Amino acid sequence: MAHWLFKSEPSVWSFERLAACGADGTDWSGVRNHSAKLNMQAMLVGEQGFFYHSNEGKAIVGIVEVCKGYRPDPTDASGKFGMVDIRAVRPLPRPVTLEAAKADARLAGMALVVNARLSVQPVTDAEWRLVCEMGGL
DNA sequence: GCCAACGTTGGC
DNA sequence: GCCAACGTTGGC
Repeated sequence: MAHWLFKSEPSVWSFERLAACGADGTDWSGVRNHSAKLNMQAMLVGEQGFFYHSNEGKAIVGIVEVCKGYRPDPTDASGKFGMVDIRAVRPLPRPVTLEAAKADARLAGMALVVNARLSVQPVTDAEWRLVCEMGGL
C-alpha cells in the first residue's frame, strides 16, 4: 500500500475541519497541478496519507485515508483534473513540524522537504514509518 | 517548440 | 511582507 501527503492551509481547510466531516470525509477538489493529479490517480481506496498544515503550523498533524477513488473534479470546467475523497483517521499525538523533518537526514529526500509547493505528494514506506514514530504513533 | 514574463505558493 | 521556486501562459 502506498502512502501520501495532502497539504492545506489550515485557514482554508484544516485537519480539524476534515475530522468534523466524519467517516464519509470530503472530496479533495480544486487541485490544479498535474503532478498532484497523477498522485491522486494512483491512489487506491483504503490507502493512508499524512495531512500537512502549510503557512500556519507548518506541521504534519494527522492521518487521513482515501475513501473514494479518483474521478473527475466537477469544479474543473476544463475536465482535465480530478479528485479523490479523504477522511480523517486520527490526529498525530505529536505533530511533526517541517523544521523537525528538515532536521532529520533520513527525511532529506521527502517531497515535503524537497518540493514544499506540491499539494499532493507521495510518501515512501520508510518516510511513513519514521514520521509516524516521530509523531508518537 | 522555445523561453521570457507572469502569477501563485509557501517558507522565512 | 519579501522573495525564491515552480507552473503556466503566450509571443515569436
